[in-house]
Amino acid sequence: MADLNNLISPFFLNDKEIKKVIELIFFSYRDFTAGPDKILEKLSFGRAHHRAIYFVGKKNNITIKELLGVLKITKQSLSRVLNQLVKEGFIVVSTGLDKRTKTLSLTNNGKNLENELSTIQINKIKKVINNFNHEDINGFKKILYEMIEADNKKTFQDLNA
Amino acid sequence: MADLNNLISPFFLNDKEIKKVIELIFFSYRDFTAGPDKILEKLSFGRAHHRAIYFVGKKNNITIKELLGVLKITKQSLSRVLNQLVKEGFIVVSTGLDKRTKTLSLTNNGKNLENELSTIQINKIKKVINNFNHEDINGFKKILYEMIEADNKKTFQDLNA
DNA sequence: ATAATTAAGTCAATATGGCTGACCTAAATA
DNA sequence: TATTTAGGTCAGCCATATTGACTTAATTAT
Repeated sequence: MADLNNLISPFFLNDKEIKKVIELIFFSYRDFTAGPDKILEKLSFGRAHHRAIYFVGKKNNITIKELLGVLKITKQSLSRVLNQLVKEGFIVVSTGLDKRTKTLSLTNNGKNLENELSTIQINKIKKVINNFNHEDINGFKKILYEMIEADNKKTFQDLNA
Repeated sequence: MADLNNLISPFFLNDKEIKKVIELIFFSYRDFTAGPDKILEKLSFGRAHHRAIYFVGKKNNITIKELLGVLKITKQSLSRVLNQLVKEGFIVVSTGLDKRTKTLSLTNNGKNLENELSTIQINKIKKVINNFNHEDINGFKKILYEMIEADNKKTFQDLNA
C-alpha cells in the first residue's frame, strides 16, 4: 500500500495522476479476466461464452433479446456462441409464453461451469477486499457504478432487481 | 447514488454482492473503452493500436521488448499493429544504444492522437470523480491496484517511476 | 576468437469474436 | 389484414490474438 501512496497522491488529481488511473483500470481488468480465460481455453471457449453463461446464470429464463441487450453484440455474434453452448450441453433453450421468444437456462453442466468461473473471480475480489475498510470498498463500488453509462446502469439494476 | 445503496449493501459482501461487483467491472470497463473506440474506428485502428500509442506516449523511446512486456502479447501481434502505426505516421522507430534494440516514439500526429484518445478517458474519470470525496477516490484506486498481479504491479510502478 | 544469448523481424497457419447486409419464418399486435 | 417483433441463418469481412519455425545482427560470456 505504501508503494501506491507514493505513486498516487491522494488529494488532487491532475491529468498525470488520472493517467495512472487509466493504467490501473487496464492492468486490473486484464488480470481479472485472466483466471477464467485459462479454464475456458481447455473447453475451446472464449470470453464470449463466459459472458453468455454468466448472464444466463444470473437471470434464469432470460430471452435471446434480453441477453442481446445485456451483451450489446449482434444477433449473429451471439448465435454462434449460443449454438455451441447448447450443442455442448451447457445451455438449454425453451419456448417462452410469447411463443415468438425463446428462454435460456443453464444445464447442470452449465451451472457447474458458471460456478467454477465465477468462483475464481469471486475469490479474487474477496481476497483483495479483505484488506480494506468499508469506506474504501464503498468508494470502489460507487465509482465503478458511476463509470457506467445511464442505459447500462439500468441494465445492471434490472439484473439485480 | 441512492439507487446503488439499495442495490449494494455496504457492510457485508456475500457471494451475491460480489457478483454485483463482477458486473460493475464488466459494464464500467466496456463503457470506458467505448469513447476511444469510436475515434479509432474512423482511422481503421483498433484497441491494440490505442494501447501501443498510449504506452509509447507514456514512455518515450520505449523498446519493442519493453512494450511487449507491458502489453503481454506476442511479437507477431505487436508487429502488425506497429507497422501500421509507423506506415501511417503516428510512430517513429530509431536504433537504440544497444544496436540490437529499436526505440519507439510518437510523431506529432501520434502525440495528437494519443492526446485525443486520452482526453476522452481523462475527462470521463474527472467527471465521475468530481462527485466523490477523497476516501471514495482512494478506495477506488487502492482496490484497483490490489486487483493487479504482482508482476504487473511492477510494470505499473516502472512506468510511473 | 568463438559460442551463446538477445532483440527484432518474418512467414504461415489458426482461432475467436466482432461486424454488415440480406433474407426468412412464425407469432403477436395494431 | 397489415405490420411489427423475436428469432434464425447465410455469406463475407475484419481485428486481434495465438503457435511454431526460422533468420539476421549485435552483444555478452567462455
